[in-house]
Amino acid sequence: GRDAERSQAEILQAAREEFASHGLAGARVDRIAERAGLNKRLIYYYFNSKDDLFLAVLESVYADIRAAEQRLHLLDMEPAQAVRRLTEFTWQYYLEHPEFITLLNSANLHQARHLQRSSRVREMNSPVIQTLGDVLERGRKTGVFRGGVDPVQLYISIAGLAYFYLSNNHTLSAIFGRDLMTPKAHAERLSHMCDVILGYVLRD
Amino acid sequence: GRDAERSQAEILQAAREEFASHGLAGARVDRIAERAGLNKRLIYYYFNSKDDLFLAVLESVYADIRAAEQRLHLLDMEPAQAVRRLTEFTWQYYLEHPEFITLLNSANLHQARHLQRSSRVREMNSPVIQTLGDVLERGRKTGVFRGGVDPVQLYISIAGLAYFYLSNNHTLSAIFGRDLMTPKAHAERLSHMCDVILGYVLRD
DNA sequence: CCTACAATTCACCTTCTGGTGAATTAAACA
DNA sequence: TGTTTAATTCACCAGAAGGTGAATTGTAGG
Repeated sequence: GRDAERSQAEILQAAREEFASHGLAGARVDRIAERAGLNKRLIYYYFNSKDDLFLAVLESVYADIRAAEQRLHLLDMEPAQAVRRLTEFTWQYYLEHPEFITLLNSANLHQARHLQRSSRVREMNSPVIQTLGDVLERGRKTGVFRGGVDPVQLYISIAGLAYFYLSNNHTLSAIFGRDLMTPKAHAERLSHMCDVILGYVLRD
Repeated sequence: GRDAERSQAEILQAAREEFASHGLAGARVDRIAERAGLNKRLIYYYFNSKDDLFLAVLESVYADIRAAEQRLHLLDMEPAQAVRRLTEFTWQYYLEHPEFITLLNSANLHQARHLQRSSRVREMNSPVIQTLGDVLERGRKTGVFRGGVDPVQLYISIAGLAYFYLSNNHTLSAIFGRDLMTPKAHAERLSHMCDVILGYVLRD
């Protein structure tokens, strides 16, 4: 039967896949319609333009990761455990959601002009930073963490260690002649990341 | 006057800029010709196709960074100094060559299929890894570095800490409501990176 | 100076692509 | 059951975009 909400959700999902695998410019509206099993005209009916659709995809992707971050309950853990958990989570989330990476790359190629137009995303203003700040402060007070750690820097570092490895795995694998996507390689990477990050925050 | 080599170099340079700012799919061959101040037909005369031109750009960009890495002479330095130098260099190189970042993103969006076709790039098989391995080994022997550090992991981490910050600076700035591209922010980032990386290799 | 060939220009084609006006169909409601 | 309105389909367009055949022009060497 007919269902406006379902159709919109299906378009959004198809667009997410298409934009993720081809980028904004490489994505084809016809292909999105085909993937969604819906008429192309509906895309314009519901989302107005290719650019607006891209923005809608970015918003939904951000909403997803922010929701997942909330479910971590870092405030209920011991500081060191919380930082480790965030590192593991970030790694695993990027691993399980490769579309997140390519979509973010596309957004940045276009200098995030889509996001700037979006009040929704700016409001999602990462509560994870606030949380991480609390964790760091708690750790410092109990003496297990060093002081003076900027939660934004740390967050970017955790993300960067995972992101670069996964985003550039194709070129890296080609250049180092070493498959970075085996389960063993993944385990080694995560272990290395935890060493680096925890080594940093724990030091006094 | 007429000059085949100059024309090719100019096409390559124009293509580098165009691909860097719009990605592979977003780049326009007509625009590359215009930027180069040459007739479009020459692009096909010298480079055969848009895809082949993209590959040529990637090869030249890789050649550039590898050459710059060679000029570091890490083997002539004390281990800790060498790791710090590599970190600073990586940061500064990415900062001064933003096109390197977007081009690499494009290459990876296309799963590096261009690079796989290129024996030239595979042969450039990063001697920096070999060098970094030597540095780590030397540091371990003199007791300043911890053991068991994988040079590939470390290289990826150094690159990742710089790359993610710069590649995603637009989205990050939008979301954190904080300008990451001021000179002060840059200095803080580099300082943080050195803390993280040296803290890791120097430990116990 | 002329010739041969490389460098460059010109005009053009085909296909693709984002986008749209208008017709049509299903469902909710009176 | 008829009517209204939202959901969906259909046919189509204008411009863009990668690519090419053939003509032309500059220049190096004989």
